[in-house]
Amino acid sequence: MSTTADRSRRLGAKGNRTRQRILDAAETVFVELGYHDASIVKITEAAGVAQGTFYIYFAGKRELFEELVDDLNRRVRQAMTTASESGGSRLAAERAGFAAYFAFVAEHPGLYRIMRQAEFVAPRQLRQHYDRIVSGYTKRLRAAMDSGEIPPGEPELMAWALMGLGEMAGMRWVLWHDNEPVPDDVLAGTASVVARILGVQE
Amino acid sequence: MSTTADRSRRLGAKGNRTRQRILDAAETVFVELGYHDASIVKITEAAGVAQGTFYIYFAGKRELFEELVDDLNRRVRQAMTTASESGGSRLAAERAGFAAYFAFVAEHPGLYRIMRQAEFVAPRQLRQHYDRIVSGYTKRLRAAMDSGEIPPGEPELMAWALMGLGEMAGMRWVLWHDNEPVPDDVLAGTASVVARILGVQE
Amino acid sequence: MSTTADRSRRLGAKGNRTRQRILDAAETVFVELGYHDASIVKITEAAGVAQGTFYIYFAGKRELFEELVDDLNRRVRQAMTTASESGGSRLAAERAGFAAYFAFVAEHPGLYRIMRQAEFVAPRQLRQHYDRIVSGYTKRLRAAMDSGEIPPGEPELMAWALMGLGEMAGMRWVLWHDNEPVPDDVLAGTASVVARILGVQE
Amino acid sequence: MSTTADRSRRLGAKGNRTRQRILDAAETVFVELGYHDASIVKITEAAGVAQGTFYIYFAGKRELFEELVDDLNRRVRQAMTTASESGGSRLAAERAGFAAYFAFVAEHPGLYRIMRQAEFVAPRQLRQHYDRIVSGYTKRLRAAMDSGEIPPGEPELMAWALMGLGEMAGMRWVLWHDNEPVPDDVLAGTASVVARILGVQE
DNA sequence: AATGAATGAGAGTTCATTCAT
DNA sequence: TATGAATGAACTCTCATTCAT
Repeated sequence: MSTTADRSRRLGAKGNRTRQRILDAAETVFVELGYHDASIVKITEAAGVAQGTFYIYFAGKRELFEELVDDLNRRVRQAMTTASESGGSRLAAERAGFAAYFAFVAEHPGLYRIMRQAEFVAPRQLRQHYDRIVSGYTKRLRAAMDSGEIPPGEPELMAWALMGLGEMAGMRWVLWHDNEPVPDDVLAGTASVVARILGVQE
Repeated sequence: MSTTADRSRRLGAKGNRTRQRILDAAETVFVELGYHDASIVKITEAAGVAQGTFYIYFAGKRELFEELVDDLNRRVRQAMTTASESGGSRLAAERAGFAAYFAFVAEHPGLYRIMRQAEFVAPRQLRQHYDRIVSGYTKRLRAAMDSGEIPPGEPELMAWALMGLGEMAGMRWVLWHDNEPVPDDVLAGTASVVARILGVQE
Repeated sequence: MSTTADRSRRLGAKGNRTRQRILDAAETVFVELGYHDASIVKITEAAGVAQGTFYIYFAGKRELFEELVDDLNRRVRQAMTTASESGGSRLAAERAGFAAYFAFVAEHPGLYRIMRQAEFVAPRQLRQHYDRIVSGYTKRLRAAMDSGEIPPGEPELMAWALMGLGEMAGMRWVLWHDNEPVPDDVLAGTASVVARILGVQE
Repeated sequence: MSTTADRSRRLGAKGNRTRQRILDAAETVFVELGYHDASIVKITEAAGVAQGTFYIYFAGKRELFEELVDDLNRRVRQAMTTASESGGSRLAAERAGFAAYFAFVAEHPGLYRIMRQAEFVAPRQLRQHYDRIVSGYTKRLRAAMDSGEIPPGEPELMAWALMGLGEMAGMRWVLWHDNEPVPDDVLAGTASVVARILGVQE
């Protein structure tokens, strides 16, 4: 009963490659079929390795899933931070962050599907996912209030409102539309609502 | 391969009672364990009937789940409509609706858990759930714009923003807090963000 | 645990009608689905009665099936006897019997299907079915030999050969051809083989 | 949902041995109990493997059965061909074939029982079974007619008559007699009827 | 004479995981 | 490092049958 971390120590180059192959295959299969219908057989088949090989690199199905959730969280936050750090006003930055978020969702539509599964399968990781994104939002909003760039308000609730808007709009216009990018007018509408939540004029 | 509807026709009083017992037990078990870990055995045990009895009333596990999702949707919309029809300004009404929504979530915290499961298990019902709530919002927002009660805006995006705020705040303050009612200051904060989304002063 | 016979005593007119309705429905369902896929639910549904009603008239599924096999045997033998008693030479009579047999099979194609099922479900009845038909054949063949109408031979084996020819031709040209009547040239060919088995010139 | 063929590719020596063990056990159990009463539990118990092991090698119960039917067909045809190719007249060859057929049935009495089940379970395979044997007969009969060895006739119907005789005699004297070999006088009688069907003097 | 409700054993099948090689 | 083979518990669902009304 060793952990996934144990098993990943001291991997040679070949081992690392195999590990990554499994990880990639798993993302594909989880996204397509959901956590429960994604069997180890299917994942290892997709990765082109034997079933036994899986357990050399991962402690189990759940642990693999948890790692995947954490990965996604890291990637989405990086995309958003990069975009919103490009300078400009708080509003411009937040809008850029939103656009990056939508772009990320459009490119990795599985994000939602995977996150929704996490409710029961990896609740700790799910909570962390939201917590991290929201606390990033909150920190930036609070700073903008302090600097007078946006009017005072409830930064945490505003942050959750932004999070919720992203989730819903992503679901509505990306997931429900065969993963096409969000149309421009919706993007504009979203920007307008973001402005209202921030309490600034467009 | 008869449908659930087929099986529910011509039920006597006793049959209807049994059906309801199963339905209630199923809600409890689904909420606690999630769709996949909720087995028919556990559900029928909780209902106090034999396994075979289940299939007298339902076509299968999935169908039962779908019915449950539809049920929840009906109940939550009724709670919201009742609350927001109590008169007053659009903002007051919408706030009342939100309060009702939170109250409902606090009383039936399983709502979220069940809905999140639906992404893979009953996607049609899930979509309908959001669609119906959002189209209610949208209609009311549009009417309020027409009457000049709230400034013009993108009613549909505003509706999704409200939906997202409800989802996130419900998750954050109800689900993550052992289903306690939402604290007053959060309720106030929410109301403030709702006002901003509607574009009105508090 | 009373027998089917017990249950059929002292039936009123209404009861007899219900019994017959079930019997007819059962034949249809057995023929279509085979013994095992024909459930009591389907049979009673087809008969338009409740499940419980079935057990007023029959001791069980197997017993019902056995009765059906016996029924079929009675009917097919009656059809053959009637046809072959119409006078003429032994060959003419036997040919008439064959024609009657084919006609019966074409009209009741389920005969085969049901009989094949009987191998495991009602072996005694199946054996009786063949025994009775063959012993009829044998008796008539022996009489024809004694009277010098056909040359001497092994009556019992000839009888089984006739039986086998009927079975195979029925399967090949009736069952495998959507229950169309046997085409004339096949009928002629059969008659020719029958003549050979009997040892007479055509 | 992979096929049996899929699962049998790339089997090592050990795997092939296990597969054969299951196949053998299945034949025994099917023959004894019939298709429906032969459960996977009983088959795997008889084979001495776990239930899950079954599905490593076979796509399902039906597929296993179909393979068994095809196997039997192959074996019986090989036995017949070998025997009837030993030279001599057409009649002598056909008699040898019959003897081989009876011997095979006596040695593998399950043949019948399994074939009869196939009517509903694997109709395609059943039809192929008969078709192949009969078309072998037909071809040989036609050749014998062309060479003048046997008088002209309807080769296909004669073939079905031979098939039917084999089936019935096999059932009557092998199956109904605890699988004893066919007694000599019956064998002689059969040979006599075969001669008649072929249209030759004994 | 008839019914609707209930039963529970047993069916076929899947799957995460282990292990000898 | 990788594999193929094996496991067995758990799953959803079916069905002949019984029984109170």
